[in-house]
Amino acid sequence: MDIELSKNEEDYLKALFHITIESNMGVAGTNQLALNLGVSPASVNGMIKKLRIKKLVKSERYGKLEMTSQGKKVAIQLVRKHRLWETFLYQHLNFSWDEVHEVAEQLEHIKSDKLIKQLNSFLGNPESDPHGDPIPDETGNFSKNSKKNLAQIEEGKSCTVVSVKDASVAFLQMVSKLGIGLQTEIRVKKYHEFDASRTLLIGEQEHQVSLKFAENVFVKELV
Amino acid sequence: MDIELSKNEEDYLKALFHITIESNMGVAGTNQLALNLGVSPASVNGMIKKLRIKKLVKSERYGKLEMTSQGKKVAIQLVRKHRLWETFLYQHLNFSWDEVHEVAEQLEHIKSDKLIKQLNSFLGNPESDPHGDPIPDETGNFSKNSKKNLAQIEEGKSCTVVSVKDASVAFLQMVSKLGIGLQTEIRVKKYHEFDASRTLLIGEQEHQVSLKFAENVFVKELV
DNA sequence: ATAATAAGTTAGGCTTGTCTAATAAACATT
DNA sequence: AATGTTTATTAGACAAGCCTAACTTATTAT
Repeated sequence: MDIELSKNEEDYLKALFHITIESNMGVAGTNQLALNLGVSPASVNGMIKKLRIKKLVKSERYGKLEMTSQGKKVAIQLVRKHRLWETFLYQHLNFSWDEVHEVAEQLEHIKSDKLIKQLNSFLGNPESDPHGDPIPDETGNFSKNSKKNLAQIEEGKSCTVVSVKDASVAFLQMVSKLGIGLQTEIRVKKYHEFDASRTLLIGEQEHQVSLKFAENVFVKELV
Repeated sequence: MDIELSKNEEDYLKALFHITIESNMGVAGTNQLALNLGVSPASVNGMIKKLRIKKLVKSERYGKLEMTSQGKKVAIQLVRKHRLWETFLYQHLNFSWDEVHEVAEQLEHIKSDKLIKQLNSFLGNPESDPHGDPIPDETGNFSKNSKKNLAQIEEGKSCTVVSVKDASVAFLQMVSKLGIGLQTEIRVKKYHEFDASRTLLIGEQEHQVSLKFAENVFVKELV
């Protein structure tokens, strides 16, 4: 069942997964993948050839890149490992939000089924990672995404900031002016029906922000 | 300060350290190292050349292999990482005594100072790993080895089995006949001065064993 | 329909780490 | 000291991944 894959083969599969499935449209080309991996198109080409032979990618010559279900399975397990490790680093080893990724990038390539199984139990079967992204279960099922934008948080509830939308300078300036950073805790104090704006409690300060602003801030709800 | 080392370079350094410092005599040759790593002498030669240039090995052509203090430092940090991970797997992820090594062998190559620092704190600054081998501290100091043989355990004290000496069939048969396995808990019930034999409590059973037998069973004392 | 551009592929090299086979130095033994 | 054996080194190949440069196929625009 388990195929022996090199770290690089795994990285290619994961990147392909992120481009095709997770992100936007269901297809990707040699160049996008190359760009994504910081590698030349020629290198991608060679690797795709290998992955095709291993039945993990099913595209044809000159066609768009597509993964087989086997390939997707492998990629999803990598995502699972990555996010479980991020959760561990964040919850138990005092890593901050933005430090977890780099180390998880290494840890996800450790090969041991038992390790992941036990890590998962140890963490109490978490459904999402510190960024609010969902952690697929052993069988590869993703639960509903718990990553929300600030506009989706109900009046009275609290949340922490996990990311902001790819943003204009103006937006980022506004963000920092309000004292919002990663992991900042925000309480939605009041929702104003009139213009869909919200009054937020950030630290000790209250600020009123527009719907548009709220939609560009991603948060993880606090339970 | 930190030099970029490949997984292989690290493996060579670690093996060299184990042969020269940890095990027996302070020197090793190309062949021993090759044997130890399951690799040809020619390969060792090439790698030693690289490590010499990086100032991690200081042997000269046709001389015995010797590490620089830098090299030792790197190797000791690898040992530290390995043993911390083993401890983690054993204590928190329900790995058994004999399963930890293989996975730790992978985990020790993860590059992150913070990870190790935090892992160490998380584990409560352990002094020895599940095999009873000492864990060097950040500065590379080994505390006294807590790995003892059964003959060194005082009357009345308890311990768990962590390994047995490279052994004859006769000895191993005796071991298993007494119901001794890895992690078996043993209580030294009585020491008999007359012939230096001991009465052990193994599970519910009492057994009397010779000094020679006791010296061949390695244990970790229970505190 | 044809020319221009974009995207994908191939060819040929470089690096790291491996191997086997051949050679050179060091050590042992007489 | 001469010889033989063991140990270390070199030379030449191979595989995995990477690169650049050149080429082919597909797409788009006139």
